[in-house]
Amino acid sequence: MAAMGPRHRVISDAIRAEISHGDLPPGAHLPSEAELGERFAVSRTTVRAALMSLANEGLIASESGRGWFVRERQQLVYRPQEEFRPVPASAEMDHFMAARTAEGRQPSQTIEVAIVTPPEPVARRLGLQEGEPAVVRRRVRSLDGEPWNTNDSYFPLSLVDGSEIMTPVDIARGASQVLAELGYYQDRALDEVHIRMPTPDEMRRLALGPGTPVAIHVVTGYTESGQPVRVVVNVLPGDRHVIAWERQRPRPEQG
Amino acid sequence: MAAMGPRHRVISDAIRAEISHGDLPPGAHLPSEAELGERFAVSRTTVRAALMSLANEGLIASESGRGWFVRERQQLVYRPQEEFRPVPASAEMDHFMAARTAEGRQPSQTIEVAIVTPPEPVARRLGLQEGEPAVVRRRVRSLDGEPWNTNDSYFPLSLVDGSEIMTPVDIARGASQVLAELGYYQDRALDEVHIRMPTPDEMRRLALGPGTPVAIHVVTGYTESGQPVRVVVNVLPGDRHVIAWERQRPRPEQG
DNA sequence: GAGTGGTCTAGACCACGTA
DNA sequence: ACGTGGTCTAGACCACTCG
Repeated sequence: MAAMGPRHRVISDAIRAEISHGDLPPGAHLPSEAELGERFAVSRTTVRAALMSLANEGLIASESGRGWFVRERQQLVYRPQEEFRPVPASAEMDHFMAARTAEGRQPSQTIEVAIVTPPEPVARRLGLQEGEPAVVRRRVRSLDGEPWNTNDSYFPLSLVDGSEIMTPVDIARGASQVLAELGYYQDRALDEVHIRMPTPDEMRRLALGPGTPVAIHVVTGYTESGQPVRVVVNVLPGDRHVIAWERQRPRPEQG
Repeated sequence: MAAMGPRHRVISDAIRAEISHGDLPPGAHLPSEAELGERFAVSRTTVRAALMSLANEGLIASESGRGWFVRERQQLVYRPQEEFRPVPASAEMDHFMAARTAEGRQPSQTIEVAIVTPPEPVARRLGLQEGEPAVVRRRVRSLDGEPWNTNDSYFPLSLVDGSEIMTPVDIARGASQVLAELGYYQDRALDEVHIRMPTPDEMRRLALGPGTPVAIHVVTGYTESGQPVRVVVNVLPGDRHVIAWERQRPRPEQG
């Protein structure tokens, strides 16, 4: 016999096993809390502790009045390098939009422009003084009407004031191109990916269920002289994205 | 007045605000559940619902018999490209170990070699037949005695049988070098990063608290002819890693 | 209206850490 | 011994969904 531990643990282990063995496939309706209480001879509170635990692992989710369901995850490939190209693939859409359309999905986005005091991590990356303003272009990208990820681009206000970047519409030739025309060509970039649970704000904005972590992909763009000119913050729900890239022929003499 | 919602929500919002404002700094001891129950005039069950919610966001953690504490997160930079270099930085340590030592930390690792039927995603990437065996070199890397991440390298048994790869000790010149000597030079690689909550197994192996998501960094190495020769699965706890890389001078004429 | 999950209570017993 | 969190119970009322 294996060590049993607390009863809610026994229950969640049993259900998790049913899920991973495929007895409860994605989308399946779980037995009701009352029924599970009878099956395992425990109170409803204990059943709920087990279900909550599985929900926080991202395996199941509840719909009020309907029951508990095994989650289905549908992941799209996210290619970091596509998020930083000087020229977008088409005049009307950026790479995200173009790539998703090619996959037969119906992409859409909302764009919102604001002048803000950026959050501290962004201000630090942009080299802004305390309280110095920045322009943020906030986008929520959706697929078939469901929010998919967010993309917030920050620019120092002093660099882009009055330019096309401050208009809340899609910039056909790309924000990088506008920056270049203003004399700030992005020569290199630093990419960072942070992994954490979403804030309540992010959960609302992206309609995330419990147990859904996010990747925060932060790109800081610099000119050749080393001046930071742009910070892009992408929030990628883990159940909807796989980050992927390719590497060629590593050369031993390097590094 | 803002909409209040359920009481456990009000409590978790209040504590979350105290944490983000710095009134409860990292490491701080929260009031006891009983005390919070008095302060908010609710039962202990409701207090616990609020605390559990914060724990699942990764903000706080409990220590049995001691209380609840605000989590401290210490992140190290993880550079994906370092995980796939033909020659390690030194004879005794791989890149992870060398980089961490340079930072003044005390790295250590356990190595375990086994012949297994790999999990389906690994078998698929290696192009193995159903049930075909592979060699796995399992490593747990620790820093100052705490488990930090895991690194499991899978090789088709048919390629590496009898070679140095099957010895459970550090390979001074690197597994890539051994593969090359066997006639399988890794010419290119596909990198993937998946974001999800850890399995119970991973939680044990890495001593993870609740609300700690992981990044799964999977590297599939190919020879010039396109034959997959290695799959590396890195499990990176989100509270301990930032994935970072740099990009140079994107060229418009490309792709 | 019947069934589902969402919230909340009051109380109990246990295991653990600290003094 | 005492205070802490961990587990569990039995029961209640509510909001939501569906037939």
